Amino acid sequence: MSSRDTKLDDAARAAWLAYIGGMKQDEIASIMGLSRQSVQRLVSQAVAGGLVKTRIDHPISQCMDLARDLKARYGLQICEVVPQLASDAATGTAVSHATGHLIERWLSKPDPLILGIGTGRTLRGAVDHLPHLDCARHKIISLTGNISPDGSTALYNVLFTMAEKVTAPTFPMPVPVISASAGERTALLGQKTLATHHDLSLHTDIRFVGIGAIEGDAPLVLDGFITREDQARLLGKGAVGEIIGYVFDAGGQLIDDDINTRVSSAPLPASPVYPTIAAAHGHRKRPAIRAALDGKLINGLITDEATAAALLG
Amino acid sequence: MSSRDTKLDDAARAAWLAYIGGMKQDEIASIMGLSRQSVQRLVSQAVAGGLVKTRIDHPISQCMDLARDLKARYGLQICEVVPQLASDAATGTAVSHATGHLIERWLSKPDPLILGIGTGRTLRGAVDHLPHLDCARHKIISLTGNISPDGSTALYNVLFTMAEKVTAPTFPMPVPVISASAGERTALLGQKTLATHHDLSLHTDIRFVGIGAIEGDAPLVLDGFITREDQARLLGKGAVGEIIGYVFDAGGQLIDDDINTRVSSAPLPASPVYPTIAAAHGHRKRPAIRAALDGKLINGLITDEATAAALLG
DNA sequence: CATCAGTGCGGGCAATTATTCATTTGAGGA
DNA sequence: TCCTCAAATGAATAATTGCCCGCACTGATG
Repeated sequence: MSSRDTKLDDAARAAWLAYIGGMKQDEIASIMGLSRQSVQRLVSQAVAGGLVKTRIDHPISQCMDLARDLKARYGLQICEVVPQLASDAATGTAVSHATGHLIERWLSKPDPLILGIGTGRTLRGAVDHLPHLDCARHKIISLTGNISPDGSTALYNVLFTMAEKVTAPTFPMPVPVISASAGERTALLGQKTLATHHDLSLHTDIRFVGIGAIEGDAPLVLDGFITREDQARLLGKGAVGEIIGYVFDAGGQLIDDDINTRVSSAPLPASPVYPTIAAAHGHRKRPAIRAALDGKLINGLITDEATAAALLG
Repeated sequence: MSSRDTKLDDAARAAWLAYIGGMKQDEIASIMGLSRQSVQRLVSQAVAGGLVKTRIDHPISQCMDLARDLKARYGLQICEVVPQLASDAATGTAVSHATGHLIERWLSKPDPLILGIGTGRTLRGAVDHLPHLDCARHKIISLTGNISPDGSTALYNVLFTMAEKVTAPTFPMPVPVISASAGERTALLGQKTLATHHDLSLHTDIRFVGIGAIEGDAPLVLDGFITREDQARLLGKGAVGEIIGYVFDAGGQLIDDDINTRVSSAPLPASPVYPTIAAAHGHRKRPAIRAALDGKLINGLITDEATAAALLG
């Protein structure tokens, strides 16, 4: 029986008394005939030696494991994983809920912020969960245009919904989500009334965006921003996803296509310094999310358990 | 999603961050957007709700579980269970080791003690593990006679071995372990020189004893204290074990037999107030140990894992 | 509309645990 | 035998956690 063994035995014994027995180090010391300090050392050695295994017996636990791993794998600043619920819809609600919470937390900060907000059903749901807040110190800007091709207000532009909840100066982009041509886009964005918006968009402190798939019933198609022909062409060029209208391939690189020159959204830099948080879930969006992560278009993610697991797998 | 659910979720989340993430409550508070106190409450709720499971990944852990259960089951003051080792002999050594440690701990106490010591191979091994100690303040008395039937010193009387290690007044019983008759026993114990011993034996602060089986190669037979005929008779009366020579049945009651009136040992009361600690292990001794526990002849036990498990099973 | 029990919150303090540091101890080597 | 060095020890101190208490808010009730 080597001395190291007896040492480990004692460490395990002390740890048992401390964690399982729920005793104070003083008590353990008197039982084991040691000083309190020695007991402290033993317990800490047991912990350091990996003898003490703790786990949290709750579904959340696995989510947090996934979040931690995603953070490490993709160098994320922020990551939240919500538990898988019965239905896909319920899970989506949970993602929205979590996103709402996170937005609320940022809006609750005392220092003035410029918050950029994208589009999408998930974000819209998130904003629905917001309470009414007085945030006059912050500025909230839309990262996308808010005009549909038919001239109506874009359905899933979230800024207006947000303005109903949050008392803060808001800055929409009164231009088409996707202009008819690159030239028109340039002209529209040159409007004087958009100068402030442009300045603010370059200095966002935090951005919340959605991620859209390109294949199938892509939001861009459903909402009439691009045609099925556009979609087919983009898919042919390897497009897998889009964020605030910018279409990217599986590597997270923007596709070289007409669409990306006509999008009126704020610039979408890779590896932004400020948090750019995507809220997205669902089987169909996985390639898009993975691409956005790989291309470092986002550095924060709120998603569901299954998606998180898939992204790590 | 009920409020209790979100509460538990948050509790689990906080507990995860605290235990798995290894974060301080302050950090968790800032991450979750709560006060430190709230985090403390959440963590404590998670613990109270049984969400936090801790285990010690070391063989000792199971031993301590068994010791705890034995204590509860038999109302023991002291219980120690040592891990099962490769061989039975090694396990015996471990039991002796543990017993030695415990004796040492008692001898290290500053207040004067009267320590009673029994016999047996296990105890002998325990004393072998003792370091040299200066214990002039204590008194150590033998609980059994030290004379073999052939007039020699009884082999496994532990007192003399102990005296070599420990500087303390020792009080042997210079009488046969088992006298020829009840009358002889009375006469011998009436010797004036034994008066001090007798007084001390009534006021022991702590006793260490062995437990012997009666069937098979019982120590009493091996050492020549009783004959095979005695053994057969005792077995016929339901004897299962002995402590310092007193023979008892499966219920821990002393057998009504000649032998128990001829034993010169100190009295062996049931339910003693002072700790009476038995060191015993091995498959063959189990019925004896169980009986001693049931009859409350002992209130402390040092044994091995397998024996402990069997006693609980 | 006032009242009131119930609940949760955060401040402040007490208890507990972790860390640092000077000193001692003990093993091994000259 | 003495010396050296590393490990271990316990006192002092810092950091962290746990707990009590008053206060504010909420929702039910008269």
